[in-house]
Amino acid sequence: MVTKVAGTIGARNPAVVRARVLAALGAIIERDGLARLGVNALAREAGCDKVLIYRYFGDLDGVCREFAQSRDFWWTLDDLVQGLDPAGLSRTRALQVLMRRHAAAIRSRPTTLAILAHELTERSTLAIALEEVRETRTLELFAWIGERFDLPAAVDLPAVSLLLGSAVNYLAARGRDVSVMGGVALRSDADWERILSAIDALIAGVVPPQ
Amino acid sequence: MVTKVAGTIGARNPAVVRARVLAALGAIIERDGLARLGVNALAREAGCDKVLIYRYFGDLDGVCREFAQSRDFWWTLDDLVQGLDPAGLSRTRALQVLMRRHAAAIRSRPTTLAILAHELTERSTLAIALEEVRETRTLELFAWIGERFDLPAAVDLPAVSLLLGSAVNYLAARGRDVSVMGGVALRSDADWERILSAIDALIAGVVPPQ
DNA sequence: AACCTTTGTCACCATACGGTGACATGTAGC
DNA sequence: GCTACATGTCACCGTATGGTGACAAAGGTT
Repeated sequence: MVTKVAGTIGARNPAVVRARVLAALGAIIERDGLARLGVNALAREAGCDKVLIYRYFGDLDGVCREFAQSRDFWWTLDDLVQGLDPAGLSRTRALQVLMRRHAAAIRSRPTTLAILAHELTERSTLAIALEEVRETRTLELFAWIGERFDLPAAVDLPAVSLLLGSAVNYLAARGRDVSVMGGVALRSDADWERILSAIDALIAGVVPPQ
Repeated sequence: MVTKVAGTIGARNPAVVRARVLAALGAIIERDGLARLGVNALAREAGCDKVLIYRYFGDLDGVCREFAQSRDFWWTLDDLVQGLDPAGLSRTRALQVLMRRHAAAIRSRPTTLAILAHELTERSTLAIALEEVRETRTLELFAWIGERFDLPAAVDLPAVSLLLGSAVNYLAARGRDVSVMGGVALRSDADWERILSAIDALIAGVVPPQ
């Protein structure tokens, strides 16, 4: 009897520990990046013994898999097209709005930005999860656009989207720790307005209002 | 006398060892990426004792500094504008050609691609070196363009360049280990022609021939 | 009460890392 | 010849990592 020495954090409740581990994973990714993620660091952050991680999740990859399922790394189609009336918008304006919403959605997800940054270096579990959701959502969006607007055959929509989307992803990830690039600031929303305006112009140039 | 046991690689020639270390650094970066770079790995790759690295370069960072000076991570202005006749080209075509040359120059430099990928994660010595040369060369190029073409005031050239350049950098880095993205292939030069054509169209849309 | 399972803790292993001190070896100057 | 120095080799330290086995406490079941 007696003792009850150690300050058990989970108080014999595995669900609490699991939740803490998952939360800690997010915290580490956002603060230090995926490169500094490890079982030891994760256990430290979660305030639990690393043995529990192995017991509950198998290994670090198991934690990542579960983490990926518990979060939405990407916008949904509804996020992007919500309240958007195809009849009241020119196709040009519609594409511009979609691109702006994409940028806003990405920039507001620090975890996603960290994964985007890391996937250029290593093909981790989280990178693969992000890749999958991104591909499916992108296809959904393309389908949605294709059903509502007809685009000039001359414009290669996938290629243009890939280009502008890549630029947004790259600059959003880069803007986390660099404030200015090529004479263009990346930090504040006001800075981003300049970039988004340029995107507007590029879209307007390549797909004129019908 | 006698013995001459160990297979001394540098044969008492520090210059040889130094050169081998620098070459090994490039090899590791291109093959494994900056994340897997370390003193031990570097010594292994160079086939020398790691003590020599500390003696000759101070530390790993010293090797990187010297490596950065010994290589050109970026195009020079001359690389890009060589043989380009401002009088014979529309401003549209000129910008398109410059962008294509930029892409070709980046894609042909595996070390640069590895650093570009890594700088999203960590601000390493090599990333800083790359950043500096990139900024200065970009300014040079902007000046060159400004002296020879007049651009519509409506178009924000820095922002547009940043956007398209970022996309090219991102896709080039990404194309190293992923073959298709958003339905667009990234591997071969033929795949890239599709991307470059889209860039042509975007440029043509935003800055019409004078 | 006695038992069994779950939960949490601790000690330990092998490995790799960055970094340093001590020593053997060859070469140049005198 | 001898000394002095630059060069190369090896052994070692402290620390961190991923991973595992053994054990103490708490509950529930019978």
